[in-house]
Amino acid sequence: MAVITNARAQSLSIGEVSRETGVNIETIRYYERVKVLPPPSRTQSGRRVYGREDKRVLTFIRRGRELGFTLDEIRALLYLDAPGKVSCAEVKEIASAHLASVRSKIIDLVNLEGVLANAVARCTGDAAPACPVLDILDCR
Amino acid sequence: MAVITNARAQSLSIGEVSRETGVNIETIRYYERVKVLPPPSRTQSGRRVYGREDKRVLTFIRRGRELGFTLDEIRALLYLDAPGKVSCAEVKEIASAHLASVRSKIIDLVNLEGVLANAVARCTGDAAPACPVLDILDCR
DNA sequence: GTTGCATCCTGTAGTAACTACAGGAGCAAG
DNA sequence: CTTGCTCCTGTAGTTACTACAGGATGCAAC
Repeated sequence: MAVITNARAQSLSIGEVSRETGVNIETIRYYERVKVLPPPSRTQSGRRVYGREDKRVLTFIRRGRELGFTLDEIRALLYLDAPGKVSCAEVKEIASAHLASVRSKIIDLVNLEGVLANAVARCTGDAAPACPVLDILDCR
Repeated sequence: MAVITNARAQSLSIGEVSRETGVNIETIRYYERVKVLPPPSRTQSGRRVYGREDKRVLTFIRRGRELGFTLDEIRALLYLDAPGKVSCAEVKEIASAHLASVRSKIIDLVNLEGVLANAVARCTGDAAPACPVLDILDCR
């Protein structure tokens, strides 16, 4: 019965899904182990078989990681999305918190960049008695 | 002979040097284990005793970490500084490489911030059928 | 039908830079 | 002499992977 549907629901080996999603094979197995990716079905000999939905989830995870979400956050996002469509407000909360932490990281890095750029600019590259780069690190 | 000098070279317990440098006790022992901080002298009962120079090095490490240098980079900086004052050019090289990586991290984060801020702004917080936050993560 | 290679499996250990115990000993004050 | 603080070593946990080791399977060519 479900034969035609099954035929359309492409089945991929771990190597194939890895190539198609850009997620490393070892990483896919790791995601399964830490329960961010549900365990796929298996062939009789025990090889993993992935379908369309697995690929979608894996791509979701990859995008999330690229955007700097932790696996915990991604898990939360996935499970919010899954059972009964919990609430968009919760999604917004996770994303807002993440946005705030990104912004504070940017501020830190920009400060840091100023300090470093200044020291490097003042550095002659000669063996001067006082190196400006070492100076900013040194206790004062 | 060196009695007067020793008297001036204050000796601190690990707890004291921790308080004065702001580096956690466990972290100090860790730095010793991974050879970024030289092993200090000990009391007869085996407790670590730190001097003025140790404190200076520890502060250097802390500043370096705050500025995002890795322990490997800091070790290099310390050893460049130490044996025969190698060359300021090498210091400049390490710092410049680090500056470049800081700049590229800033660019990544600013991009990310734009994407996230946009999604969060478009999110109503209601249980909408299509959540803009989940959409940017989802495969398209 | 077997040889050979690619791919897959599990399980463990390594990475960076710590942090957090467990279990024991030293030390100073009351 | 007991209480409580600090210290000691050594090991294991954290995050998000990556890298094996050692073995099984699948498939194609000869």
